[in-house]
Amino acid sequence: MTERRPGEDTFLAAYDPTAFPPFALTVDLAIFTVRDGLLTVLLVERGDHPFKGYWALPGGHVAHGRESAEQAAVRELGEETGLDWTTVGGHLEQVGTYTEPDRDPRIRAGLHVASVAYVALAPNLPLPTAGTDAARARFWPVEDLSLDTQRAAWLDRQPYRGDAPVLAYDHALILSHARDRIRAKLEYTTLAAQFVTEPFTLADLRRVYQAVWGSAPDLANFRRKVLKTPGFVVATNEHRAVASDRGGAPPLLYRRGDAQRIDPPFTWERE
Amino acid sequence: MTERRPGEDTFLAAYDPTAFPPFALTVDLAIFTVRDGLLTVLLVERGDHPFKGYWALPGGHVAHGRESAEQAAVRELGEETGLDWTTVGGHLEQVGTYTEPDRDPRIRAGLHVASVAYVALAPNLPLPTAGTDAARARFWPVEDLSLDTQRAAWLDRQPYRGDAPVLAYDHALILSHARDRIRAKLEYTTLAAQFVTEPFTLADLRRVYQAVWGSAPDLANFRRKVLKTPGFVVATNEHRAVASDRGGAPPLLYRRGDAQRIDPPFTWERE
DNA sequence: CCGGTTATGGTCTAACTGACCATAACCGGG
DNA sequence: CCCGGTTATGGTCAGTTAGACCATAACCGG
Repeated sequence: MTERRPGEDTFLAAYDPTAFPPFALTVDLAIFTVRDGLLTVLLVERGDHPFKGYWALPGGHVAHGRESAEQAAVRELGEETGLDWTTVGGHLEQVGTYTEPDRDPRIRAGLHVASVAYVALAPNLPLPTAGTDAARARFWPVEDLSLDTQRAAWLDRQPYRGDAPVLAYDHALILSHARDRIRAKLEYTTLAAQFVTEPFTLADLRRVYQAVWGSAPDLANFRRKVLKTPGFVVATNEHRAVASDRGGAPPLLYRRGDAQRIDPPFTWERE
Repeated sequence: MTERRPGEDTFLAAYDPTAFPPFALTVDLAIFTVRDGLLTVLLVERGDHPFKGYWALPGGHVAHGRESAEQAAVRELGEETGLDWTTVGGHLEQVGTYTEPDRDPRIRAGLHVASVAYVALAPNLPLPTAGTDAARARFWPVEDLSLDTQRAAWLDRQPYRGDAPVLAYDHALILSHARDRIRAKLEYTTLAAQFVTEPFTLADLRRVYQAVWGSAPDLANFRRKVLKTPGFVVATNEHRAVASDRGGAPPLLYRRGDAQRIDPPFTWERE
């Protein structure tokens, strides 16, 4: 998109880029992974103002004129997880953009901060080493954050409510949107396979639904649906050795297929 | 979100808002309506650089510190259509944010422009009077814009290809995403009812699917599904008078129900 | 009254879901 | 080496739904 249009060069030569008050553009990341059967999200503890001492979604500023928000998200993803996201091949998707003037207190210093939120997910991410600009980082089970009541907790002006963190900025809202997006997409896409390491069993895959939704379809019916959806999973010819304390028949192992959508979508009874 | 956090006041007093290079934040609107059985979108012809003489999605700058992108979208919607959107009650939804540095040529003058795209839809919008900052405005059938090949047309540096406009900026991309969003939502939400004026017939409602998708379910099966989805439509006890040149039985009239989702979703054969 | 047109309800079959069962395969322990 | 516990896997069966299609009713203008 770098081609000139007739008359644009003279226009640009006289253009004053300070004619509009400046915005700051940041990205925020909701990085999900499943650990011990629970949906967890990476949070970092802020070392600086604003919201010093609060936990927040990782993120940072978009480099002006040099990258898009998505490129910034990939860059931050690498900095926060220590992984090259392009080689990890995990899922990355824009959730939405948050622009309320008072969502960042720096509006009182004249800075209007807009943030583009992304959701990323990958299997078995390593425990993060402290990020470049974050004091601490860890994965929190999403259900422990009680996102629905964070607004009330916010008003207490305390960074914790009991053991659970009160998220900085509007990150509780962003995170609830990100989780809702993931939930919805499990129903009609093959996204669940992005949460498990290859090779995986169908029970592993079903546990993703259990973690994200709190319930999952009947195992036998789940298998039937997954196996008859072309390209959802591809069978290997190997079985996983069964752990000595588990018992049971050794399950067949699968890999991710190339299908993107489940049509018709998954439906099952949620309690 | 205006409460102070401990220590923030001293931080803000010393904060330099010019520490980061400035972005501009705009909104772009894809305003859809169905006219004569075709999905159409409102475009405006730009009167100024950049892209003077090109057709573009309506939009404008977010007022710094005084409004959110969504509020700016509602404001622009009023300016472009002459309607108070809060009273119209039409659907408005964020599609995504576009931040490629070179999506706006003003990057060459040092201005990085990020744009939040929204999709709006309403029935039977009046033909627009010329907007405040647009030379001309009209609804274009989306299929005439051949969005898939706009990229090639873009390189010709001409504002038209045949009779069809070549859209400014990355608006062809935005528009294709907006259309895809609408298409997808027709399947699992009751959004189609937002496209018809009340009261409407089930054939009217089916014509929305025909316009947006190019095909629609069998009429009898369509009726069965709509009527057994609780809250999709509510029947009145009146029938529409049949036009003198049409013939046929007078159809029963319906109004929008309060249901939001169609579960399980609509599916039908597309050619 | 008639042919054309639309609305509306119905039938029939194939496919799918949810619930559930049976068996096989593997474990460690008696 | 059999046994109960556990998991994997394939199957059954009834109820529901979608797709294709038909029949009839209701209205038009001629």
